[in-house]
Order: sequence, then structure tokens, then C-alpha cells
Amino acid sequence: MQTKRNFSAKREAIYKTISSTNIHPTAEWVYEQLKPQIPDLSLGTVYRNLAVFKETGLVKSVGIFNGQERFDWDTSQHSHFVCTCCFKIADVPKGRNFIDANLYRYVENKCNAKIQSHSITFYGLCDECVQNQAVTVHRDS
Amino acid sequence: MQTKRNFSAKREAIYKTISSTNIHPTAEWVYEQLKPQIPDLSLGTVYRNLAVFKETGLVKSVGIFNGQERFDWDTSQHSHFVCTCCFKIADVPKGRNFIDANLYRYVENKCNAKIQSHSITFYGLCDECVQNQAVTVHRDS
DNA sequence: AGATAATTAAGAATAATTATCGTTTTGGAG
DNA sequence: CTCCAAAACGATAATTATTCTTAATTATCT
Repeated sequence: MQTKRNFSAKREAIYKTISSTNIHPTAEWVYEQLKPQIPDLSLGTVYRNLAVFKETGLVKSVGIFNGQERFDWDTSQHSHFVCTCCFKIADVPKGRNFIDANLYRYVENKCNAKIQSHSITFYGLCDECVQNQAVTVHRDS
Repeated sequence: MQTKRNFSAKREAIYKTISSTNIHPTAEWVYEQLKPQIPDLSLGTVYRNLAVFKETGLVKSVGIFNGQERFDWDTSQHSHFVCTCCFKIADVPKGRNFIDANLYRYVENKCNAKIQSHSITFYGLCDECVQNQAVTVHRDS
């Protein structure tokens, strides 16, 4: 009989690591977090499990920034802010829904396609990078 | 005296190639288009000039899909549809503005950051891929 | 022309990710 | 508990998109 599917110890650890942070980590970051506790962990295993999680819908990809894919345990629809300087990623607190079913239909008609999801990303400078930039500008002048 | 800066022949050709299509091409695609006409064109040159165009704001990146960066000559704010099956990209015709200055301020306050831009991407299946999928499903059953 | 700066081709180098493969672990059946 | 097949794993090779390096070429300026 089909019973509940348990995660392997490592899969479990990888998922726990992702789901306990809001930094939208890279595979590398997850690996570095776990390596001290699980010395025989392989980076390939992290990649493999992240792929599994994506397939099963357990995690979502935020996108590729600075050449590295970023993951999110929160699979509910929400927007992100990405700092174009340090590539910090933050969730935009959910408020009103800007994209509704009407707009989906609009896009479907205009683009002749079946829309399944969407993403909104805001780009800019985080507070830290604004500060650093100000300092740099000062030095340069 | 500083006169108008002309593009080199190859830079010009690369820009013309991008700006004459709405498929949001990859560097590779641009290269393949031009190679027959410009046999001594190097792929590195395409990459370098695309980087130059991005820096100078002449083109924009739509994002990285299926592992390859996609470029857009239309640098005005607009949304995109991306087919998750064949990775076709289409512009969503500009209509109402969903993201306005108010929302920018909202995100800036919530995320403690300076917002400079945003992007909206719709994901789904293009018409062709819907058809193919239907056929596949039929065969499998 | 001669000096200088920008651009280029070719290919090496890099870095993230994926695939391979032999081994280990896991979980269910007997 | 033991056996077995499937799943997961580590190590590492391979892939792939992109960037970097170098030397040559081309354009610009005087």
C-alpha cells in the first residue's frame, strides 16, 4: 500500500535549510550551510534535490541573478525585490493583487497562449548598497 | 572635437539584427544570423557588444530562460510572455500601467530600498505547444 | 605617415550546472 | 531479521553559456 513518502536524511536537511531562510539562496549557499554538519554531502546532491523540489512544486525558482539560480520555499504568488548591486533578494509583502484573472485572459488573447503563472520583480538598490554608493561617489569627486 | 560616435560595422550589424526582430533573441541567434554575411564575425564579439548595448541602455535583457540570456531592443517598459515549453518570448501589448509610482513607493518602504525598475513576466504555453501537448496526451492515453 | 585608442578573432578559461557511474542507503516483502 | 529492488548518493567528468586574454587589425587624430 502507498504510504507517506519520507525524505532521505539529506533531502530533508536540504529542504529544511531552504525553508528556514528568506534570503532566497543559491544551491551553493545551501551546500555551504550543510557541509559542516553533513561532511559527506555532495554539491551534486544539493542540485539534484533542488531539481526534484522544483519538479514536485515544493520550491520555486526566483530566477537567475548574477549567474546563479535563486530558490524560494514560499511557492505562493508574491513579488520580489532584487538589489542589482549585491543581488540580495527580498519578498515584497503581499498586498493587493495587481494581476488578476481578467489580466490573464487579456494576455491569453493578446499573446495567443495559455497563461499559467506570472512573476513581478522589482529592481533597485538595497539600503546598504545605497549607502555604499553614496560613499563611493563622495570619494570619487 | 567630439563628434557623433559611429558604430563599427560589426557593432552596427549586431544592433540591426537585434532591432529587426521581436523574438527576443539570444547571443547565439544573433551570431548565427550574421555569420553567413560576415564570415569573420566572432561569437565573442556578439557577446561583448551585447554587453556594451546593455550598459549604454541601448538594449535590455529580458532574463535568462533555458540557460540563455534573451535580449530586447525595445527598452520601454512592457511585459513579456514566456512559453515554458519552447521558450518563445512575446511582448504583451502595452495597455494600462499596473505598476505605478505609488506601488514603487510602497515597495521602497516595505523593502527598504530604492526601486529603479520592474519586470512582469507571464509564463504558460504558447498556442503551438498547447497543440503539441494535446496530441501527446492523446497518444499516451 | 606615425602614434594612439578602439575593436576584433581566436581560442583559452571560467563557473554554474548536469550527467555518469559505481556504491550505498532505504523501505517494503517474505 | 534478511533479502531485494529502487532510490539516492559521492565523486568526478562533461557540458554549456559566457567571459577573458592576447595579439592583430582597424579607426582616429595630429
